[in-house]
Amino acid sequence: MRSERGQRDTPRRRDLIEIATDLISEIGYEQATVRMIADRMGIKSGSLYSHISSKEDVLYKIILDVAGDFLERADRATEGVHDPEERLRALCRSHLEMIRDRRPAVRVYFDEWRKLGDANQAEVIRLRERYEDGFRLAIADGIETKAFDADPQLGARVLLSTLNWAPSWYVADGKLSPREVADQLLEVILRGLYTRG
Amino acid sequence: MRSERGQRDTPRRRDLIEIATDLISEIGYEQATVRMIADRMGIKSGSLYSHISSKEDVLYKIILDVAGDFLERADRATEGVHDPEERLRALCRSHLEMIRDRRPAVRVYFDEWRKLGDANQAEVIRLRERYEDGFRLAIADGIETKAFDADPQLGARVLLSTLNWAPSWYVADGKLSPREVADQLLEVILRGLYTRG
DNA sequence: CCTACCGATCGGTAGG
DNA sequence: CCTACCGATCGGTAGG
Repeated sequence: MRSERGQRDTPRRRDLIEIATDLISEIGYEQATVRMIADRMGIKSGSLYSHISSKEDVLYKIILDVAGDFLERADRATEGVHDPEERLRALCRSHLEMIRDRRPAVRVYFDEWRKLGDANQAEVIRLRERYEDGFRLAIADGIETKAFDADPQLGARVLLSTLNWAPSWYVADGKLSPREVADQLLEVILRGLYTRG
Repeated sequence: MRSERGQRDTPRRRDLIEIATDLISEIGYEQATVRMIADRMGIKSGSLYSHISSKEDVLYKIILDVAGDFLERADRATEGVHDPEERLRALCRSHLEMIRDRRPAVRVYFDEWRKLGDANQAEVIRLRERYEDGFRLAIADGIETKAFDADPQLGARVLLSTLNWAPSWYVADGKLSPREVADQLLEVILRGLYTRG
């Protein structure tokens, strides 16, 4: 039993999280050992534990933070936007902006959330459900007030699948902005949701 | 250096692969130890190595087999089908049938292919590219001969993302057959690809 | 933040 | 297919 500072948010702890995020996104959670993280920080592995309480705590912190950021940005992007189609557009843009801005953390989130313990995993799932509900609600809304015609579950499934898979195909290389990609994507998907003719 | 039978296809080796597939799909590749696999076979861990040459060989065998099955089934399903829309329909059905018939192996394929060594990984990527090209070609074909209007890359991206994400949402619970789900999915996506009106 | 270490467990091998 | 091990490495701790 040592100092309990492992839980507080210090600059050095933030360094650690950032370094761990990059490393885990590169080689995976199990392959990323505490010794490698310590090496990149220029300290010994035992010294890590004055900043963290366990390896899983690092993973949890990374994932919780990025899942929360997805939600916050989505809330901010849709604030005051009431048209369902415009809400979807804002949500898609925000999602792609997250991938552009925080790619390594987003990869860790999508690739490694299953490795969390049951309790932590449940909390992460809760956050993801809340996030995805924003999309589902906008689509359901569009079916009521606009000319959307598809099964709302099906439409949400197509859109969310494409976005969840986006880290595999969206490279923010400067050629296409999140805005442009989101608009192109929605052009196809929304057209599919509208009643024909 | 012992017997080289580890590479041949014996009934006992098939047992091993099947048991490993289930275990890895349940808890992940690193968490699935050779001792657990041996336990489920009712033998000691050292004895595994008369059937296999390494743990990665097991993973490679699983993934190569399922990736090949995706391709074979796709070829069979589209044999003699020339209409692009019908080809897409056949490909989607075939894909969902794979998930229904071989869910654990499919999960291992999608979740764990990154853990293969570079050479094995390259071979798997080659197979996946060939598989996805079938979809891309059908969509490009549809743009030439039918009324598809979208960017072919974008259309393929939406369709393939939805299918690649399908292990997360498609539960073959008997309520909806692969055929029905594929048709519903394509109704939305194809409508999105057609020129409006 | 370091030294020095722990118990556990890993994939894999030798020799039968 | 088993016994009996191996060297390596893991996450984590005690005590300073």
